[in-house]
Amino acid sequence: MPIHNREIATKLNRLANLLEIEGANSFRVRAYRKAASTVRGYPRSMSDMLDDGENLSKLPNIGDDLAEKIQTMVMTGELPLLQEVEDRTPPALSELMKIEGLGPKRVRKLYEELDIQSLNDLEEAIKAGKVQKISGFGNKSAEKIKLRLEKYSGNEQRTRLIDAEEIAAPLLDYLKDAKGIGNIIIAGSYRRRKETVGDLDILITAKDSSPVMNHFIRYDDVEEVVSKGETRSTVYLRSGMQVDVRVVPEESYGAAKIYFTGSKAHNIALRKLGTKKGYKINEYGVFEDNERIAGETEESVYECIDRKYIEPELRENRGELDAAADGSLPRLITLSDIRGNLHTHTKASDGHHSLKEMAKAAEKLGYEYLAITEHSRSLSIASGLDRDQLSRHLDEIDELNAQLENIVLLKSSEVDILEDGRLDYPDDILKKLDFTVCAIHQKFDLSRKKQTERILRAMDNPYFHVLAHPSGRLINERDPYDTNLEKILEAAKERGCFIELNAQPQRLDLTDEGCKMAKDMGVRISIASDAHSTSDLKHMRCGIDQARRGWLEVKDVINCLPRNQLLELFKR
DNA sequence: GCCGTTTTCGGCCCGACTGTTTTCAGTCG
Repeated sequence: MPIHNREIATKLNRLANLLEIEGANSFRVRAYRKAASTVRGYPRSMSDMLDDGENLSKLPNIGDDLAEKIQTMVMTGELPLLQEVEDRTPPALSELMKIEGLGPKRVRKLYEELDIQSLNDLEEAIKAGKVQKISGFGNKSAEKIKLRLEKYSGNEQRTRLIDAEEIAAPLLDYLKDAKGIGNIIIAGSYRRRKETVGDLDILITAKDSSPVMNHFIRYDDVEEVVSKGETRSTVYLRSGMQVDVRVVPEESYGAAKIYFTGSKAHNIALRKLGTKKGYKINEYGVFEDNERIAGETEESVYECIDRKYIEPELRENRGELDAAADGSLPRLITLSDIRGNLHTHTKASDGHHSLKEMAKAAEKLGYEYLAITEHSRSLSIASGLDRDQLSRHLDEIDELNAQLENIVLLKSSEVDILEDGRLDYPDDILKKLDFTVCAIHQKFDLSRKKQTERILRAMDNPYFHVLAHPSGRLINERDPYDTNLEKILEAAKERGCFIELNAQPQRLDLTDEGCKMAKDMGVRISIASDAHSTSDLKHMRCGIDQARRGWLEVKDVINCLPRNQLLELFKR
């Protein structure tokens, strides 16, 4: 069973935590964390790369030493240095660091002075009044830790972007009523449109910050005020969401937007470029010899380091700073570039609205075409259509098309890919369709090799066109099934197939990195809402967010094409 | 431990807030 990138990353992070508690060189600790982050976000699996004979030390933040450690993990599943460290430092201390307010120094102190090795030990010690007696801790610290312990569940998750939007919207409205407020924007990963967000970073400009901060902490939904200062305040909302509000003067708005939008990796790279030119870049502006030379707008900051403006979605230090230097930044796709939707359901299978209702709703969005993709016969749980039902369904589409003026319904099906890689309908049925959207809905637990081969075999069928939700993951609910994405993309390129970016906010599958990988390999994408109701059609915008993070442009997305050109693509 | 258009050695982001101090360490983002 090959080890996953996320397991490698988890081990490296745990090692970093324990070494930090032991007081190891902080830059070495940081190096392990940076490497963990590289591995976690990398679209190809370390295991596959080693199989292909590639040198891992080419990856950013991974040198000879870590390349070797990763190779050992891939081959044996173990990291010897981690085991060594765990022999002398209790492994659970790593978890104690997850409690807010506890960093390496304090965890070490708790261990050395009170022999606290676990969350349980810590709880007992606080109850017994021992913690507040250690120097450096006091009653307030003990109280805070106690509160955090009560709320800590161990499986804290980031919030899906669409859920974060629901939390953010009323708060933003409320904050706008604060006295003397200038600009207001939600920065952070929310502005970068990342699929999940950890907290909300709200940036505000105002001459006087006090009224803004006082207004903020009086928000109805605030459960706890963590800190409150002149430029920064932090609260927890009842939903558990952490919200940071930062107030800066008007002239620093651009620099602060960059700073608080991140990502961290983008900012560090950007500041390094500044340093090289003799500037200091921080949240207040760009400084040359303590004189502010830019910062009012984001453009002015990028200009100082000879870069064009970079869209927030691209700010992940994945090559955007180089692209902004040589003029090769992508012109990112927008919602209005979309001409149709290639994956939708109606009442005929597991959708909630009729053909006509879906067609009218899509027409209202200005689409030229809408593909109806009911489930195929094996998926009885979603009322999949048998061959006669599908046949009648196609007739209905023909009849409705004769009445529709501004939109055309495309005849399709979300065809199951069976365990052996066959498609769920015979060819004589498939050929009646304009194109197919093929997907895996069962047998998620096949080995990586078998799952990949299953998909490749399916692609051999000349009626295979689009691979829908290619990993099957549901954010925060279900892990992706195990496949070799690179091999799938290679096969898609060879055979003239396409990959779906499923725009359902809990799917968003492909990932952003996956989109970029597909683009770089020359495989085009269908961004489709997989709508099961008329209102689901608007989830297209979630797919656009993800696509922009994956550097996609109009030319990379097949449903930006007019209908006749699109249908040409499906002639394999 | 990583990295390099000043460097193969010597850097590695840095400002804000809190609590416990009595001038600052620890933590966080």
